[in-house]
Amino acid sequence: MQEREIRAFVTIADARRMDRAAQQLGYSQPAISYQIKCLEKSLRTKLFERTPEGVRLTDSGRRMLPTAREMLALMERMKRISGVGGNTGVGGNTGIDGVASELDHLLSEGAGAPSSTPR
Amino acid sequence: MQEREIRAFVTIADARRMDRAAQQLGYSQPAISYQIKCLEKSLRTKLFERTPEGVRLTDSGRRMLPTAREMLALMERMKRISGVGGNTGVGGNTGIDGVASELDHLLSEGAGAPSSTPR
DNA sequence: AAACCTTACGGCTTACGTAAGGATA
DNA sequence: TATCCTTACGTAAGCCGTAAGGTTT
Repeated sequence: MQEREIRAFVTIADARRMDRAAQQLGYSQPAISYQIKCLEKSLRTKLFERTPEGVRLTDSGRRMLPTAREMLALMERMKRISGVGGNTGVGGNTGIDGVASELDHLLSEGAGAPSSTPR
Repeated sequence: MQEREIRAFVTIADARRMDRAAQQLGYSQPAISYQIKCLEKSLRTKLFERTPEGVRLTDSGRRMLPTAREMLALMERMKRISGVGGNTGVGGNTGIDGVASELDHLLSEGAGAPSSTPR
């Protein structure tokens, strides 16, 4: 279970289309398909039903979505605590700092998107 | 950020030794060292201080540990909902409730630990 | 044909185990 | 020397983009 898979899951669920989610995340569409396939394999459950208009959550997928969202929030919190969220951090990071902001699920970026962000 | 890295983090923190944690998780000891190194890199923070007797949590590591435990709990819940985590959960186990840390590094199997399956 | 997902394939990257190295006591 | 972590290195597996294939409308 990996961060990018969870993020793909939630993004697809919101967009109801893989190609759009792929675009949002900066991946090719087959890459997103692959990520979901991996997640479905590791959970041994089908998360989406594929339709010609996009995808639709299965019953299992619908049950897991809230947990997936919580997971994303926790990961963001962890990054925020560590100081990763939003700071480029050129060098000399001692790791001892007083980061204690308590924002919530803003700012998904940081180390997420891989490359080629056409905007 | 990957499941195995979080699991390694928590297990090491509990064992206070990498070699023991590696044993518990079914990895070689360098593999665990590598996993933590990856997590530290992705968080841009040192999580442990290495000592000849084992390891000791840094300040950052100590701050992140509770969140890491919650993350593990969420992953276990997700597996449980999907039917991977030992419980088949046919009935109405919807699992929609607040975050609750439960047990941590019990039951790594299912799709997690490589066990004694080298390449 | 258009829209959207999946499969196939080649290539770069990651992850692991074994072996060797380094540091502390 | 004993203990425990890290580095080096070779190999297997993973991940992604491009290209080609399905399926429904």
